[in-house]
Amino acid sequence: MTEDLMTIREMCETYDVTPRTLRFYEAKELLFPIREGQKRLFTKSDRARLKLILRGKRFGFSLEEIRQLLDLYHVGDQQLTQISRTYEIACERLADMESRREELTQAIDDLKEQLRWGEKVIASMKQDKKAAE
Amino acid sequence: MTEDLMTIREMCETYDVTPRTLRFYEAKELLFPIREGQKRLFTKSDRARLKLILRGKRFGFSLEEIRQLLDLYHVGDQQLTQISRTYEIACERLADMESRREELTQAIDDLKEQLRWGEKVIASMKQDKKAAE
DNA sequence: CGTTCGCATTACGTAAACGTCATCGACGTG
DNA sequence: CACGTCGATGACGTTTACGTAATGCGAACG
Repeated sequence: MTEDLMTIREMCETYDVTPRTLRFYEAKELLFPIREGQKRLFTKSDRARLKLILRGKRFGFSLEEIRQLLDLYHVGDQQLTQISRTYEIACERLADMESRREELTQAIDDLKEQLRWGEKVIASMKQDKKAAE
Repeated sequence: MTEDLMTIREMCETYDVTPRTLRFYEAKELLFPIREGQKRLFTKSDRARLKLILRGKRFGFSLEEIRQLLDLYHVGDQQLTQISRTYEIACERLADMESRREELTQAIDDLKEQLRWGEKVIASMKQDKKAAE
């Protein structure tokens, strides 16, 4: 059983990252593995966070931006003003992500069209080649 | 009239980048402004490329990756094998972009749900505050 | 005609996100 | 117990994507 705790090596293999990366994320306060003596033990929460980190990275979010987003997920017992502020940040990020997705959709459509054009070119070149034989 | 040519300054204002950035992109062979004496003059093509560069960046593509994508758009008269290879690369990129969009959609949904939860918390805290007065 | 402006080049600086290397303590094991 | 493996720490290196001077040059302006 996974016993809900994983060593750094297990984490690396599971999520395809290096130990250095995990230690780096801890230093940047993105992960909070518990310590058994010296060693780190990563909890379920850490794994959830890591998944979000890796996902965020693929959209070009910086680690600092990701950290702010992650803070939304732990919340705890803060002040109303604090929570409200966090809420606002999250709303902005959401708007950001939605506009990014639209752009991405646009880019995908552009590229698709370009590819259809490329297919034509390739087809006609093959034709020419055949004709030349 | 724009005369189809823009100075570096005009480019900067239009696309909200610094001169340094434009020169850097030229050095990296992402842009190819023509020269009038010393000065750079950016063509319509440069502007189209710049738009694609800026868009690509927001999705975490590196400048090098973007350069490869841009090469697809100039094509010219190369060999069939070359074009086919380029075509393959573009297909991979497309698949990549589409999977990114799916992930992004997932992330957006997650965040939305989180926000709905946040709204509840805030609402109940306001309630508590009122009750305490 | 000197000076300011815009742009150029050259060169060094920087922040982010790790990689790499050296060294060290804790364990298991043949 | 010598040895190898795993993990920790610290320090320095690296790549990407520009920023920031320092310096120079040609045109325009007062």
